[in-house]
Amino acid sequence: MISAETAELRILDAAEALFYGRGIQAVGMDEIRSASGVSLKRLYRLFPSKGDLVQAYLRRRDVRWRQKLAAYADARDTPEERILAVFDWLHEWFGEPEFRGCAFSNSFGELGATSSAVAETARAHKEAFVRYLAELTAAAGKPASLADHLALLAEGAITTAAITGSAEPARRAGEAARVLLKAAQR
Amino acid sequence: MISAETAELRILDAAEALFYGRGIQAVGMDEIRSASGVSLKRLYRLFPSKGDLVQAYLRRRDVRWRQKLAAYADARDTPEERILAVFDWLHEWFGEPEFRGCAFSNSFGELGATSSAVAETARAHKEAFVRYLAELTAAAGKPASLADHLALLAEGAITTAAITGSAEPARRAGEAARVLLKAAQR
DNA sequence: GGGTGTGGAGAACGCGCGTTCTCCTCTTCC
DNA sequence: GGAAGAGGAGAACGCGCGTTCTCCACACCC
Repeated sequence: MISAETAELRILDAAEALFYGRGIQAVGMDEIRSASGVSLKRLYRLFPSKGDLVQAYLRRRDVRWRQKLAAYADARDTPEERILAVFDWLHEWFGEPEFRGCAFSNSFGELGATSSAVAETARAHKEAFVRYLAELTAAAGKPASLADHLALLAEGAITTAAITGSAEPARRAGEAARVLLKAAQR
Repeated sequence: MISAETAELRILDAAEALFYGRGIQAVGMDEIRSASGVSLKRLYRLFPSKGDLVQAYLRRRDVRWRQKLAAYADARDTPEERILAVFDWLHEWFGEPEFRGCAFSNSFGELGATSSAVAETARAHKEAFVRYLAELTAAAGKPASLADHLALLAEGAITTAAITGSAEPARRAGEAARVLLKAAQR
């Protein structure tokens, strides 16, 4: 018998792959059961409803996504380089075969009007992202408005990359970010 | 008895309000019947499946959206003003009470992985938008790359406005667009 | 060893939805 | 007036899904 922690991990891994890859409403609980190998009974003990599982999926993805981004960008030497590294990281992400856009924008589009929990989680994710960019721009001695502008570029790149199926938008956004960065008074 | 054209209009109006406002999978055909006042039988004669209705909804919205944008921007006097007017128009759009983000990004997030027709329609919409921006930047004697950068800003503004529920992202995107416009060599 | 309980497999239930069918009404043409 | 057909209302059907329940196997404790 596998431990409760392992079961939870397996469920979340399966849920993330399926929800992100095909959309939340397109995936049934039975499919998560087969993919995770955890029985429905146990699944429902750990996550009392599909909504709870969706929330857990989104929350874990939020944390991991921002951690990966920060780990990548913070490795650069200067504040300016860290800012531009965000767009390099996006380019890597867009190149992953499973890439299908922003999980939060996607679930917001799908369920935001129906579920206030999903809407709130998406809002919190975007807010945390722009907060991180604001840290980077502040460290570079740039105004906070630059962080908003960069966030819009990144957001647009994610959506465009998803819909066009190309990683190029990350490069285009990086070019624009470089211009804005240079133009921003310090 | 109402004419076939009127019935089609009523159906498309109801479908647009419901699909856009609540998401495609969250709206049943019965609801479109009640909202449009057109019987199911007739509905299915005009649109043989829900998928056909979704495609008709998206195609009509694509044309109308771009027409409204162009009508607004083309009224400005100079090429530069027309470019910046795009972001003013976004601000007006974001302020509408029914605004809930980009219908195409939303349906792509919801059904893009399942329905290649929806994915293709979303791609075509985004492509047409960037083509329009390219016309504007070309008329201003700016490079085509500027159009890509502006498109990313606009795209990001739409998503951010939807998720945060604020019209401000249009202003922020307009600020960044002004900087990019000034910096672009003519 | 026998009771007790935990867990797995999957059937069952209830509901909603896309789609089709039935029945009735009204109009139109001879 | 009556036959015929079109159209509307909504019931019916089939299916999928979220959730719960049943039945059985197996481990653990006295």
